[in-house]
Amino acid sequence: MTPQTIRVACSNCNLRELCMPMGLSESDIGRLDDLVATRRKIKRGAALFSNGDRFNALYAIRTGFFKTCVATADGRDQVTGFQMAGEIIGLDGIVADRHSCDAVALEDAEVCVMPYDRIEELSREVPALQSHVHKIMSREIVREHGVMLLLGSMRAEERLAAFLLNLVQRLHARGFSQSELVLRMTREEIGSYLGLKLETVSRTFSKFAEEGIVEVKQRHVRILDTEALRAIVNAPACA
Amino acid sequence: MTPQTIRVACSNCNLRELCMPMGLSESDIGRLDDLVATRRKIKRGAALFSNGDRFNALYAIRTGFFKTCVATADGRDQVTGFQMAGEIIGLDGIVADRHSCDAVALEDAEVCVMPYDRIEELSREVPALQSHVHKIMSREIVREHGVMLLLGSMRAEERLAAFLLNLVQRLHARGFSQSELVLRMTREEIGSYLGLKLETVSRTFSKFAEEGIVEVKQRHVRILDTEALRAIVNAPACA
DNA sequence: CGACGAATTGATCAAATTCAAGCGACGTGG
DNA sequence: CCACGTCGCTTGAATTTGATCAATTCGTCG
Repeated sequence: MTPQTIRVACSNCNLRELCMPMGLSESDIGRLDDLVATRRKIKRGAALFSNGDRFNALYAIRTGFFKTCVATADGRDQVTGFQMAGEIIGLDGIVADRHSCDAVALEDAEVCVMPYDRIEELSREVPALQSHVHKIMSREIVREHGVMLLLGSMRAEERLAAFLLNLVQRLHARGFSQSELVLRMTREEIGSYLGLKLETVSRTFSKFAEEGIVEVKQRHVRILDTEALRAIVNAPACA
Repeated sequence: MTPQTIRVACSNCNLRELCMPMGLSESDIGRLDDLVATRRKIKRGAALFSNGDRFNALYAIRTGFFKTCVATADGRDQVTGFQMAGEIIGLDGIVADRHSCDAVALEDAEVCVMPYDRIEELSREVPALQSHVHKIMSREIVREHGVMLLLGSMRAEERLAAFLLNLVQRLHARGFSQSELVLRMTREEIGSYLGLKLETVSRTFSKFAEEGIVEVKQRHVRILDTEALRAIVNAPACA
């Protein structure tokens, strides 16, 4: 099997359960294979798409790790999310036919390119796909509600605890450890996502480490006390 | 024409251009009329839906003003948005078949109830509707990106300025003044949305008033210097 | 091995929160 | 129609949190 003959097919992709609808008939699954036009590799630090780019496809992440961010006129920017294998990015582009944020690979990555017109066409014919697309968008809306809650009403420790729990939970769903993780992003990027400065992120990591909740060695994090993190997130303000 | 005979029809609704797709054929418009099953009145302070409620419809606001909010386990809550006539609420419910936030009327309101299964069905047959639904969801995602930027990287004055500009712009699109508005929400609700305490909101209003940027009398706000507000939003941190 | 980017840590500072008091508008019931 | 009570808003003073400025240290990669 030479590279040329590799069939780009959802039907035998091990990530299918993450990005595709479940419980399809055999024939529908076959049709879904046509959704993915090509794959695309993105080098670490490169953008999959940028603010202002014409929108024409959604992307399913096969491997690698992304951040998405928006920027103000005056140069400040805000990380709006971190995305990993099996997640879909590009939804921001639908409304105005142009992307309104940047998607940057935090490590070498590969995505499945799903041309949007094909998604619309196919989801008219396959109700399960239609429903799935709606759910993906709704999920993103709900996720962002959670981030708003975090940014609007949590203190630094709560934000970082919530961030770690969320990351490790998503990694666990992909077969990784529940207690150990390697951060793909810098302190500054974490800070941007959490509405904190990088120094605050670093200090809060150190504080957690002192308290024996985590072990931190640069980007390697081992969670020693998940319950403590949960307690921090749900704490009624006072510790 | 007795009340019973009032036809609930999008085709002769003056808000149509806000909540329905444009450029439809006559026959498609006729089909869209079937989308709205009923209308529903909500008293000020009452919930259109609440966290945990079964999801079965999206709602187009006909009259009135809503807030949506999410809550933490420990009682804090976060306003995730304010919605006015012509806007669609309920998208959060699609992903899990249950609503994950509360929608509360800030004044007596009326909504068009659009059963979700009918939306899915009809949007399979009317591409313009399908596209419109996708755009509405994408727009909400992009709006929330903006809120994340606001919450994550703006100071109090910038947040309030951005909030006022956004409100007045949306009101203007509905035929209201560009410079005068009546707030439908309390300082506390504004604060929750902006990630600030009500005292900070009040102080910031006072500051703007002192500087001659706005005139504030309780919930009546008159914007005297729109450019100053814009400058505050785009200010590179230092004033 | 050296250099650069990333992370940690300390000291100081500013912004927003908290606590507290008082005012004003509005609605209800006498 | 007015008195009263409630809720929302404003303003002040003290406190807290996280930001800023600055100096090292750590790691990785030419």
